[in-house]
Amino acid sequence: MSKAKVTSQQVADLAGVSQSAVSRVYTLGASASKKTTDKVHKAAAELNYRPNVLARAMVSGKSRIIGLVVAYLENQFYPTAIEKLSTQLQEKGYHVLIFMASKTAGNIDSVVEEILDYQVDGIIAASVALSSKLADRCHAAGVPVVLFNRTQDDEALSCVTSDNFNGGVKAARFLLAGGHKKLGYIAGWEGASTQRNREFGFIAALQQAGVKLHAREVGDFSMEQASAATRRMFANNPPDAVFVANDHMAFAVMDTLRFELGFNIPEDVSLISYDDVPAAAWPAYNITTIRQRVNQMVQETVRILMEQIEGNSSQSQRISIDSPIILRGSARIPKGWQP
Amino acid sequence: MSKAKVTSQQVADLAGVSQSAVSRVYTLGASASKKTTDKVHKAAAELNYRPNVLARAMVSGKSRIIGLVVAYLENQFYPTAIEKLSTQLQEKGYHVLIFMASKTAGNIDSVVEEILDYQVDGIIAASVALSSKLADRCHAAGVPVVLFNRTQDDEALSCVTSDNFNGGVKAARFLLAGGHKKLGYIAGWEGASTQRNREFGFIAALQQAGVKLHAREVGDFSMEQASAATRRMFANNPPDAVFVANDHMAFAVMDTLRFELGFNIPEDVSLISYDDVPAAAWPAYNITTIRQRVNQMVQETVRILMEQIEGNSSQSQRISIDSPIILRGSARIPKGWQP
DNA sequence: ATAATTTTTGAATACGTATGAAAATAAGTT
DNA sequence: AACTTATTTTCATACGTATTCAAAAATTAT
Repeated sequence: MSKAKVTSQQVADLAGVSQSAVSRVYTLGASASKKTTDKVHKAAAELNYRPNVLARAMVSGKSRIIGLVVAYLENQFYPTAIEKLSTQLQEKGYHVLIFMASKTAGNIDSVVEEILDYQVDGIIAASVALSSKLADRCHAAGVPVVLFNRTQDDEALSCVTSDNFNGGVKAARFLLAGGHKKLGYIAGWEGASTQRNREFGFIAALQQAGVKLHAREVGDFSMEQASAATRRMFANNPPDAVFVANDHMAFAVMDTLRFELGFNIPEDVSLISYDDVPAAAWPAYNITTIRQRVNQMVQETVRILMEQIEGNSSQSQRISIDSPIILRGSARIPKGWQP
Repeated sequence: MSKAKVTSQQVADLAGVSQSAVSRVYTLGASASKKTTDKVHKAAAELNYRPNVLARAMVSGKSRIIGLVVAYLENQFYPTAIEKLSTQLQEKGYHVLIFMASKTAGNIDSVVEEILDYQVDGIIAASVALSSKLADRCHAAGVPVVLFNRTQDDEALSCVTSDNFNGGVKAARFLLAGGHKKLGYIAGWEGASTQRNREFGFIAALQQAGVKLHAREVGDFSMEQASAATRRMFANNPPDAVFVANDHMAFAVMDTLRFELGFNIPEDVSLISYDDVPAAAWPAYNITTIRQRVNQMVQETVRILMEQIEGNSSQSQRISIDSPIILRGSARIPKGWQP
């Protein structure tokens, strides 16, 4: 176990220059003559030198690390988002330090404290809420926070979501246009803003049409709970259409309807959900769903972070991205449907 | 943007002790009297002090960061593994810095260089191979590397995999016992050791039974390619059973067989695959598959890393974990089947 | 050729913590 | 009380880099 750490000093010695010269060569926007730059590069290559990011972070105060808190990795939406987030941040010279948070709100605080210990330049909280105490703490430390796929009242926090309310509206209008009369809703975890806004939009559109919700059950964003919710909802007087708060639960709902309760989709019951994760398009499910534009969400998240980190703008932003409906086979398509 | 960094010196001043006293209070196994410990804790609480992990890393040489390289996040196997890896490492006071590698081997080297820049204490390479040059570099830097779900000849690298060869053997025996005569194989990316070993095992068991492979196509671990492979394989003289190198491709194979080519599973063709990701158990697929014991794989990976980091044992290890067959509905079950 | 200006360089210092050596205090022995 | 031993505390330094300031070198202007 040879710990052969090569330092800028060693490179400097070999190149016959000072340590600061070496540092300058590796610091963007610092002046160094072509001659010394060459000498340094040559010596560095010979010794396999690479700057120590941690030491650099100490003096510059910038770690180029972004902390990412995440909870629901079984839901395909998040791996997809993480991949894109990580890739885009990598391109900008940042890297992602992952922190798993159990769904229980309690320990999220301690997780965020740990993140701060690493002197991260920013935090992305995906699908989790921050206590206002911790939000203050981040603010005090000058660490920008972006909520990904969640909103929160705290004005100091930026957030990036779909336009979940209008997504809910679209789902309702689509099902109503399809001639459905008895509409059911399977809710996600009720603490989640995404869940609430999708439901609000759905209900608002129903009300506007003079229809009231036929049935409602809670699936908590879990497949098991969604299955149980489905059984309860379809035991008596089943709906002829159901809106499920996300795709992840919709897989369980469809499976339960088809293989356990013997319903045909979309003949007996139409199903529509939210997210458009890759598996929603797989022929076995082929779900009509409201798409979250992950690419745009990621892009906005990265943009906000970069602005706050590099531009020192501490102005928080609240981004809401349009969510189009993706027509597939799980819900009857209204005749002559125009979005 | 107030950058209120609280340092150990400030805590020391408030508590009326020296900076080193504060440091000792937060350093496991350092001596400090109860009196000063109390004073320091009180002052620290008042100022919201938490030790700076980066500064600590500088002097101790231990960053408590583990670099994780990963490529295939669409395949549910990896998010599952990442979640467990991250959680277990968190419990031990380590955290995971994520690096996305495109599948192309070329840039993996540069990714690993970036990882080393962060002075990580260890590296987990999930589903990617390291060039021997880079492996040497890690070794020289004293950074232990564990390959997760891949093997490589390099003796200096530890690796944790399933017993893929025997998994392949089990798949073959099971299909043969089911009375299948024409066996097909849909391969993953041929550069992957897991792919190769699964195939070797499968073929070896066939040979032992005096049967030769009826058809073979390459799916490259991608759903699109797997669909294409399926079309080619079933165009003429289709097999009556097919072994797919992983679940992720198997979803596409099943969908193509059922919805595009009109085959019934398992009546017309039996299908078996590898991994047992959560979706393999979903009723719409209900795939008979060889399970990778993710929990054990993760546990071994973490154990090896900890031994090498904390025990300073530079002894590399090669772990191969038994892979049981999970019976479901996608393949005919032989009468009176005993594993 | 000399002065004025710009560019490049090196010495010194700071970032926040851990730690070995030395000094100070406490505890135990005779 | 005097001395030995054990414990705790402080001092000083190191980790590897970026950066300020002043000095030196190179360039341009006169």
